Amino acid sequence: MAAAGARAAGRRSPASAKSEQRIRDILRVGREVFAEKGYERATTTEIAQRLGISEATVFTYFRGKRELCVRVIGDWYDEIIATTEQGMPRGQPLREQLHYLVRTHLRLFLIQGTGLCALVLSEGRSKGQALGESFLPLQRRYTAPLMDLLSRGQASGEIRRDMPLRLLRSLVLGPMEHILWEVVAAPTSGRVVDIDAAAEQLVTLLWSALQAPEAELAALRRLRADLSTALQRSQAA
Amino acid sequence: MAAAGARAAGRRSPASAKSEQRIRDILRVGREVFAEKGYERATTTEIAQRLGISEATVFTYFRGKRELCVRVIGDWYDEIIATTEQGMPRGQPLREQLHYLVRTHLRLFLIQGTGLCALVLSEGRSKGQALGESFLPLQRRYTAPLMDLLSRGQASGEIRRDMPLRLLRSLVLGPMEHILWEVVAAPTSGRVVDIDAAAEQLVTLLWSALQAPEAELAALRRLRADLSTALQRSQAA
Amino acid sequence: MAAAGARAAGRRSPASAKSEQRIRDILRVGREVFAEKGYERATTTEIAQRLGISEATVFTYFRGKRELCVRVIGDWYDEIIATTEQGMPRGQPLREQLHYLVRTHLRLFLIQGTGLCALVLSEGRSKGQALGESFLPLQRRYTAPLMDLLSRGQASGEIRRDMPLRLLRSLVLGPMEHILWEVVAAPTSGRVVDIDAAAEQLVTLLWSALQAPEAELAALRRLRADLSTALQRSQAA
Amino acid sequence: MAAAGARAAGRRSPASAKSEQRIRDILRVGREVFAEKGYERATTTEIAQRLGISEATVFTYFRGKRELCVRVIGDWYDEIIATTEQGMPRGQPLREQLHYLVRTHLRLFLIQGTGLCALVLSEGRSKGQALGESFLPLQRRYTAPLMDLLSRGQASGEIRRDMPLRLLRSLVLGPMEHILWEVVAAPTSGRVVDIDAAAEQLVTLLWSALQAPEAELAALRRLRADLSTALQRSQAA
DNA sequence: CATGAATGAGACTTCATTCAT
DNA sequence: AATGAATGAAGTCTCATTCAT
Repeated sequence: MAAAGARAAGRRSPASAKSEQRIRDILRVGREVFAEKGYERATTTEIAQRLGISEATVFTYFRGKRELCVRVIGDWYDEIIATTEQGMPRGQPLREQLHYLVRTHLRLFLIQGTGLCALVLSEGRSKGQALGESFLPLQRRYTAPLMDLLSRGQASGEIRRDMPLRLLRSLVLGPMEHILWEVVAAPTSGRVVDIDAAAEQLVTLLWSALQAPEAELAALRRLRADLSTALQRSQAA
Repeated sequence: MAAAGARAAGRRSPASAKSEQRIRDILRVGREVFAEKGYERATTTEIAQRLGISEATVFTYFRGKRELCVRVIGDWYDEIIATTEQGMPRGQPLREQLHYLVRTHLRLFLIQGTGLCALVLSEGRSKGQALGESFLPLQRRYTAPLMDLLSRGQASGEIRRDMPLRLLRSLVLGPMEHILWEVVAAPTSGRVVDIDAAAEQLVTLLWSALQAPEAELAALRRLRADLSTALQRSQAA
Repeated sequence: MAAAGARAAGRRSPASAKSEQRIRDILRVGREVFAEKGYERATTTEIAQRLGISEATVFTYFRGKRELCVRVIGDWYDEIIATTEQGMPRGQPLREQLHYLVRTHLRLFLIQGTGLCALVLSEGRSKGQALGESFLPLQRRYTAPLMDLLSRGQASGEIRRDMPLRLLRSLVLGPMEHILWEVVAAPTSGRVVDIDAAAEQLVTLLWSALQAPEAELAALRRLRADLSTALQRSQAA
Repeated sequence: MAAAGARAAGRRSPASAKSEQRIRDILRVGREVFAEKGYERATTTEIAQRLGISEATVFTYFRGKRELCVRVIGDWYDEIIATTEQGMPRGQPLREQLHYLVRTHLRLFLIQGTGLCALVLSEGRSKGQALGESFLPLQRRYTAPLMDLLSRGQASGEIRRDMPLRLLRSLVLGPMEHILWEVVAAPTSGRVVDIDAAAEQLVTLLWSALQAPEAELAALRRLRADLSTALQRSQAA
């Protein structure tokens, strides 16, 4: 979304109403096609055909297939980031914030982003050549709310400090992506997944892992240990 | 490896030693190329060139690019499955078995599978046409040890029963894949990840989440209560 | 410039001041672009962009790319012809007039015409279709001063009569073009050519070739003979 | 010619008889088309069509249009250089050697090279992008015999030493190219040029310009000058 | 008049695949 | 069995040019 018009291609950029509509159309259909087919199997021909326009028109608004795809992914990131940041329940307890993040992401991805998620994951690596590393900043902004949440949790003692942030992030994002893959890849997805329930359950699991080993638990363990020692001493006597 | 030969292309029959060697060569190099480039960007030309053979020869042994790729992925699955099942420390505690699985997978993927992992993940979908759904059985066999472990844990009460197995599986596999993507995608992130340390930490986190949540805590509380009662009785006497 | 307006595109009639300015702008920038890129690699898009106008506007004033290019070349010829004819030192000795022609052409070409020179030379042929043979008359007018000079020289006996005019013309124009190519093609050949010096030297060479071969020599020999006779007579006295 | 097969493109280069024939065919037709149309207007499609083969076949043997064109030009240079060097009448007087060079070049160019000459001249400049500077070495070898001749002439005193070699080279090559252009460009070249006669005449002209100002002529000029001085003194007295 | 918008035509190039030898 | 050779099909991209507003 964001700087959509500004990054537009080619000749001029008065960004008239018509031209903006075209750009939006192409981005919309481009998103569909890229999501369905992946970068390589998507063709500019198909994008044009679905819109009922000439292929040349696509190239009037975007310098090339790659740029179009970059825009598609960029816009998608922008949307997710904006939506996420906007609804974040900052006042509420940390666990609730985590719940919000997990639920929101699962929903956003499943609504339309599922193919795009794949797109980013498979083409984002690249190094090969396609789709340069232009997404690193976006990726960072995208994970920022989660990273921030984890940091604050560590600072307040609610989240364990004995693990690197990166690992905690993988612990949260990994299962989410995995769940999404299952949903997408499942050819006989007879049963439609209940996203909200899954989010609920996942957060419960994650929170167990993230929490600082609790004070009470620690105290009780010490008690048991002491007791055990005392018993042994007593028996030895 | 394992069942590699068994599923061999059923074209010619004699399966001479020479033939088999050729097939193995093509599969080996095919794996390299597919792993490096992904399905679409890999070319039969390159595979032939790296082997110093004619492109046509590749087609003598494999019906086409797709079939070759399917075989490459299949063999890779076979290898991983075999290796994993073979080393599984069945006698040891559940946590140790989980540790083994996590460590083994991270290692196997990082050694050579990182590109193949991407290959499977990104091409595995594609209801379009490429790389059909022939991998579902493999995928099932591949996650079988983990699923089995989780089942046993639930049966023994060591692992919480209030979560569906699928979710627990995602909880374990998701972070592993996420960590691998980070490693692969990282623009030569100076610091090389210490796989074994990461496995260790990840298992610690996972185990917190997997354990039956209140079991230990409840046991300890009962202990404290009993103790308290005993004390009071003793003092009353 | 000169007859530029006269041959203007005969589309609209009023030829308002504004119109004429537009036409001149497009011709000016068109000349730049064609000179820099050659006919094929020049694009109407670039011409429009450099002027900050719409591509369509170019087509409002010129029937197409080809016509524009023809006009550009035509105007350039007009300029050169006008400039050349205007400064011609008609009163002075023939050799001086030749010097003027050589010097003037080298200068004109190098100032801006170098690319145009190439343009004419390479596109001038192309019986194919681009840039028709409309330039023959111009070409003739362009070489007219030189041809005239050579004719007069032959008439007066200063220039040898035993060679066809065409050949003499090639003898003069050829080296000039060759020198220009060297300058243009030179991969930024450190040393900038001193045009005036080159003209000087070239004329010296050319004049040796153009002069009636034995004229001077014969004259001098007769002088020596006369002198010798006179001396002998004087001594005899 | 020369290293034809070696520089070939793409996959392998066993240089079988068939493959070599194909390469030669493509080069032959490519030369035709490039010569007729110039680099930009020539199309790989047309080259393939004239040969009755698929366009893809062209790309089997040459990496691309550019490479093909480079090879075409390179081979042409090779031919000219070889032919020229081979027939050079080294034992004979300098003037005869010059005559040979002029005659040979005019002939070679007119036989088939005329379009290629244009090709080299127009695309050789480039800097723009097409057809890199790969021809500088060839260009040097191509003018080497002439440069050598001029050097030897200067050393022996037969050719004037008061002019830079570059200029002398332009004096020789320039008219030749100009004559060729005339022949090629002339749309109504009713009269076919008599190459041998033209060469004869051109050499006569050039030789007058190149020769060192002759000893006798110099002496006579000094005499005339002395005389003139003496006369003036005598009259002043 | 000026232009924004659209496009038809065609260029170069890639690649999996076939087939005769 | 191996391969040299050839190619159909498709893809991305460029550009001069048209036309309604």
